[in-house]
Amino acid sequence: MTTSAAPPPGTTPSAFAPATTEPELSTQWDAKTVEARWYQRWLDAGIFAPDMVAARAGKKPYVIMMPPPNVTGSLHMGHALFVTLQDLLARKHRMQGDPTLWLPGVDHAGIATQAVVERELMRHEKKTRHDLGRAAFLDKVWAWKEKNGDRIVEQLKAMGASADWSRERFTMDEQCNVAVNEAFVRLWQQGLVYRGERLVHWDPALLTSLSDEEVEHEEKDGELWRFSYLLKDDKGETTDQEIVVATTRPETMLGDVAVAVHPEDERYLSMVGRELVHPFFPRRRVVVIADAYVDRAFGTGAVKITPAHDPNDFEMGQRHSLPLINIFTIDARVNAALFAADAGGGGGEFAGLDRFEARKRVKARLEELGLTRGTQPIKHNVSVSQRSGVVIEPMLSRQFFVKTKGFADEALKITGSHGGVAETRIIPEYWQKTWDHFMNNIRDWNVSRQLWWGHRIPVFYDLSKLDEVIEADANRKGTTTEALKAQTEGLTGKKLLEIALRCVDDELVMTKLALASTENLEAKDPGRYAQEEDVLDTWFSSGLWPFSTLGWPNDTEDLRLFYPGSVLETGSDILFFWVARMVWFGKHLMGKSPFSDVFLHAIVRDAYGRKMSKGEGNALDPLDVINGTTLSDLLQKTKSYPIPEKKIERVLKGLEKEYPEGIPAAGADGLRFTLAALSSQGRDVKLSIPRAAGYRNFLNKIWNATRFALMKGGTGPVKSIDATRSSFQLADRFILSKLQRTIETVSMAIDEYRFDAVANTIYSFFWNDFCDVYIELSKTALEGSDEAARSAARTTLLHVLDSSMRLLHPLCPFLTEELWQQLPGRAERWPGIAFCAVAPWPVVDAGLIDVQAERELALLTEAATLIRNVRQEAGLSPRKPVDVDVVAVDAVVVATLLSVRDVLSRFAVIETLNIVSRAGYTAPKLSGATASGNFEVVVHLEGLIDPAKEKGRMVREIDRALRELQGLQKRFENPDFVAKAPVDVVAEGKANMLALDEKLLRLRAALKRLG
RNA sequence: UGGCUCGUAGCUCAGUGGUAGAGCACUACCUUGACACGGUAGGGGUCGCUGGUUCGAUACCAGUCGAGCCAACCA
Repeated sequence: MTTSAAPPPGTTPSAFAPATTEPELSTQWDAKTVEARWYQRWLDAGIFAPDMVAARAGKKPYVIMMPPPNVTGSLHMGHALFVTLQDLLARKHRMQGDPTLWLPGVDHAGIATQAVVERELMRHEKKTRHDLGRAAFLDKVWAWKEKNGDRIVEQLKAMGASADWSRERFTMDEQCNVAVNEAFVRLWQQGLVYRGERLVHWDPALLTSLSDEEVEHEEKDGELWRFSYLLKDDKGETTDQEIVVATTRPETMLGDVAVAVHPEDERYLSMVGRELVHPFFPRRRVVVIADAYVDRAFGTGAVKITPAHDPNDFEMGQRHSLPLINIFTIDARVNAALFAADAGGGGGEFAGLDRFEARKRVKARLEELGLTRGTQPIKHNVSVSQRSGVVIEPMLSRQFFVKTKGFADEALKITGSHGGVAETRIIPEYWQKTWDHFMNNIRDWNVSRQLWWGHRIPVFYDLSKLDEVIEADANRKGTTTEALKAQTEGLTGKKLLEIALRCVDDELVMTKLALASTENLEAKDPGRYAQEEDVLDTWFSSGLWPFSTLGWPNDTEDLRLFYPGSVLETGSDILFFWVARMVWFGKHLMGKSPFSDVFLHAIVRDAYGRKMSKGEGNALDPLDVINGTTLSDLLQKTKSYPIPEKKIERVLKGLEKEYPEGIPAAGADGLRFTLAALSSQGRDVKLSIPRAAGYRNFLNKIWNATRFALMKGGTGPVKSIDATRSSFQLADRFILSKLQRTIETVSMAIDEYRFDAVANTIYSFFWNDFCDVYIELSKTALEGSDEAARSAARTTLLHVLDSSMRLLHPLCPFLTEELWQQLPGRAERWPGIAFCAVAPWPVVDAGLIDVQAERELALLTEAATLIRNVRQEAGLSPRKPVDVDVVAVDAVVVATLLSVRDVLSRFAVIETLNIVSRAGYTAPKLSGATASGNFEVVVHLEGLIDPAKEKGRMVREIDRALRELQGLQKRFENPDFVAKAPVDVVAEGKANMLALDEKLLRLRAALKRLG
């Protein structure tokens, strides 16, 4: 492409110097200006869309579905990590020429979004959603979504995400709605959906049920509190006999209908079957039952049973046909109706009390009645809503469930857990076990949510059948039901439906009253049909993501080309929420698992390994790492987080200590590089800011290395590698060889999801091999008079930079694009290719691998290091040239070093360099010396050093070599070692020993010379 | 209670059946014409502990201690 295009708004023209004129790179890389420059250009060029021509021609596409972030959320470290990794994969494959689709989108996040909007509504208008009504409230949510929905997308773009935004989807857009309805109706027709009255996890703050996965368990200190029930005699009179129960939730005794004991527990055997006196509800029947579930050793061995508010009690209630007494309203207050229905007793005083308040009052009242029997502290798990943080109340309610057994069995097969070839691989592998465990213990999925924001369940109740169903239900039960009563009182339509849905048998409702339909029957015939009020769990629509986004249920080209996908990359924390659902639905509705690989990245934690959480005050905002921030801004921001009072002081102190200088700007590229470097498999990502600063420095190093090439690399046309091959010097051969190894390692590391290896390999190649060694050596050639050597260095510099930029591009797209564009000869080298982002992925040129060059260069750097060592230990200025004798152990080493004599002289700042063989060599009187197995280095130091100091250094070095030698000797003393160890290991040991011998010999001689 | 992961340099982490590496931090010297967000050299670890397998274990096995995560019906 030409570089004469006008710079995009917001950038300075000087930053847009055409590559053909004098480069104008500043001495420091500035992420902000570089990163502002490229994204829009990539978008305008349309390079993020898959190559449809290739795809249609049958080239295997590479497809990643982006995990859709919450529409009203903002960028957090988890997003930063997934963008980094997925973008890396997508960009690499795009460069490889695969038709690459990275499909982005956002999720409506039912509960989270509704909760936010409800909170706003309360804060600004002091209204609840019920004050507004469903339609008006939903308008508010949509408005909120429109206002805040783009923020996260903008942030993803700022991170460099090369997703195909032309295919962006929202889980509640029309296409996804169609898919959701279609999927639900199909499941319904296949008998995989049922309606049931179950004990569900109820969130009393958000007023909805939750799935098993949305509940977390926290260990808390509680008390095991005891009280007694008095037994009745056979005439129903109260006796003074009692049975003591232990409970952590005394308030639930308001719903007690039994006390259970173990059937073989002799203490209670005589009491089984007898009735008990409920202190507040004298007319309620409470019996002693025997059930093997009871643990005789725990508590008193007698358990109070509240079937409507405890999952175990519920099951026991089913086994013993106990009644269910719901004692709470939906916001977990004691239901006043309880007392009306069970008239004649006390207890009205509890009506309307919050459950925790009720606990106190129940305890106090039982105390007054003389029924308390002591207490003991206990550690127990409390179920907490992941959404609101409120303690879950197990509540009886009617919900739609999806049968999961069949899905789970398929899911086990797909990952190869039932033997056979896995259709989908889970990486890292150890997650497989967790997957199996989950699938083997799965319970049916509660898909109803008592929310308004979401996909309204496409179930319609036929009002014309209502009367018939209510009567049939009453007949079946042989009693007058609530619904029948309402009916005779003249209630009709939706009002009557509401009551009927509470009491009519689910089976009747499912077969006679309800039907699932993709068509909105209520809209079509509102007189006859009423749609179910509840919405579907968010994960229902997310589960369809891999194909709803491609147009399913329609038979679209996208669907044919891009399903199933290649890899699903996401956080391990949503393996079950999301990945499992997608696998279930993908297999069931599409016949194929939606992806061949599942890569689970670790959770980003703070530098101490704690989960990043705003409530803990340790959540780092990715934008602060990208743009940098001052300490005071950081403190200010943290103060706005919901941190408990007592913690805030400590948290702020910690930040002051941690980031006294604030956070330096690492840029999106810097953050990406850091996250990749830290994300090794099987470990959490502990984000360390000093490390991010270190990688930021690395990117600056790249910037300056390129600057060097542009400034000192010479001018004129750039020759190809092939045209230059014959004039390559040792250094050229060395770096080109190392480059091939780097290309190979990096390519492999990406394919194996070893992102830390990707970053570290490039890092050490570029900094250690290219900058520290090659660039330094190239200076001799570039400044020298040998035209061929100069031209070779130019070719090599630019070739290595060009390859390095392409190699690093998937990880640091902005920086590499910027620099790649500046490289001379780019247009000739890559005709028709406008961006690094679409330049070919580097491939290994085996012809450039040069073991000899690597070995020879190692000799050179070894010599240089030894010389510098002596010089520095002697306290000489690094710039002061010295006279050096290198006494080589054999002729090969002599020849090698002679061939790089000039380079070595410059590298080690040498005035006169003598490279000789040992024969006939006599060392000068006063010299500093050191040695390796290959040569001795003698630095002439007459009048320059303190012999005593030099002697000390030598003694230390001899010591070290001696210790190493002794270790080796010990191994060889063991006859088994020589006999059993592999030959190459033995040979290597022998060679090392010889080298150490040689080294020691030289060092001792040198020491002797010093006197 | 069960399962999983992790204990390696001051910190954050790689690593391999053959006697340990990186980055940051530290010490000394260097404002050298790519880069002080830099250069050169250096110091620093009995690889959590105890056994076992092996010629050889930081690595494999068992146990143990510690940290964390996940899943759980002991009220």
